[in-house]
Amino acid sequence: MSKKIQAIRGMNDLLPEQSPVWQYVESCVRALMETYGYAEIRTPILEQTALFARSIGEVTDIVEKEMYTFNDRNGDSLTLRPEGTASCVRAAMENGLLHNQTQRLWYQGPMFRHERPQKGRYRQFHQVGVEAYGLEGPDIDAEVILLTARLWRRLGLNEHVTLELNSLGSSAARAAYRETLVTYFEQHRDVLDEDSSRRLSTNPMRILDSKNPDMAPILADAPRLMDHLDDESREHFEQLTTLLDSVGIEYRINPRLVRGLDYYSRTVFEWTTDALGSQGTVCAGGRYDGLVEQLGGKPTPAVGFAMGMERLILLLETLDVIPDDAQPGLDVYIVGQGEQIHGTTLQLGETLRNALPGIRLQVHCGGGGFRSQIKKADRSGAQLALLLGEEEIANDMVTIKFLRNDREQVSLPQDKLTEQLPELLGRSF
RNA sequence: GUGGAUGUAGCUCAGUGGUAGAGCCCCGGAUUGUGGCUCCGGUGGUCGUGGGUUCGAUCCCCAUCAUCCACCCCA
Repeated sequence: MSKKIQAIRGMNDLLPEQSPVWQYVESCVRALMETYGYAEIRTPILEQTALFARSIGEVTDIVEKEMYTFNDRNGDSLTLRPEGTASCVRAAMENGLLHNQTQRLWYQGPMFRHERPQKGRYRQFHQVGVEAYGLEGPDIDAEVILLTARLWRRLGLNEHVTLELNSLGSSAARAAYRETLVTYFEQHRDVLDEDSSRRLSTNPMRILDSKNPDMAPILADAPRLMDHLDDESREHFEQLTTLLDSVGIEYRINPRLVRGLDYYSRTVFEWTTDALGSQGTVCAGGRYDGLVEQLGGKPTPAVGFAMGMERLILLLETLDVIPDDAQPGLDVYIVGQGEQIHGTTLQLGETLRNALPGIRLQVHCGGGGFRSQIKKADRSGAQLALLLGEEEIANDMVTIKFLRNDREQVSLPQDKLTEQLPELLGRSF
């Protein structure tokens, strides 16, 4: 048994090498949300356990065996959020955001599920989500789908993800269909595999999702959800597909698409890819018109989605579509050596940052010879090295060495530096 | 929770029943003030952990932990 202290299983450190990619995606997301006028909401990572039990569903895997739940010091049962929607609804209700008004919100942050880690699935993972409240028409469904589609375009993923669409109907229609389905499968109990038999009592609609080829014949003849929709849901769905057609969004209607969380109703959708192995769902969402009421609020229509950051970034890396400028890099690296150097390099660094606030500059620390300092300047990725040695200091000069081309190094007076640097670097500050 | 694979240097990996090696990285030197290319040298390992077999285990056996992949489930 190892005594080494290490990270919790399935909870990863995000290392310096990785953070630029995350920041790139995060900034794309933020800009996108602003484009559509969605406002960010931030909620606590911990909630009362009952919030998730009531919203996600008591008998779902998430609630039954995947939540990080523990007792607070006063005995309250608390849970690390396994998803964002429940917290969002709670916060919106609690702060009066749903009182007689509509809301378009987004959130971003870590979620926690105690699952076995694998590719694209971790115990602490990060989601970006959108929630729109108070709008019942299919136009808002179309809008959130358009929003995701625009993100794929901006990230360069649009050729690599496909939209799957379905409707679960109203909760009443869904419940009725569920009964029909259970009856059907009970008549064929002998051909159900182990997983499906278990689902019959937990989540019968999931049986339709079975990957077991032996199940294909019985699934093909199963009653179809689409044939059991209530009229309103059918109309809603037809309008949605018409809207998507009119704005040029391609989709595939997948009658077997079922969402895992109990609160979904009517529209459900998923963006999937085949480039990520078995965890191919990058983004998923739909309507949950009954959720607000279920959590004690007034009946409020709602639609939203969540996407997995790890999966998104994995996909970007797999497809090699991360732009080079996602890496920040350095403009200038200041090197200094000699008896008289003292604080000169640090001073010069501050002077330049004062004059050129956007400059990306690092001052060499830790001493060493010119040779090793310049080697570090090179490896820092900086465009220029500024050299301050005894000669330069004696004459108030500085030597500029070009690290990325063969241009001859030049020396100039230190007080000319701030006016020369923008030109030498080919950018303004 | 179930199944399979894998744990040797910071990283990628060789290797053998007689207590370990390469490449990359890092540091120093060739160049006492000049990076990239080259050459030379150096730092760095409880061979995941614990137990068993053995004269002797990094290697064989068992357990355990971790990682990866798949199932389940989900973003």
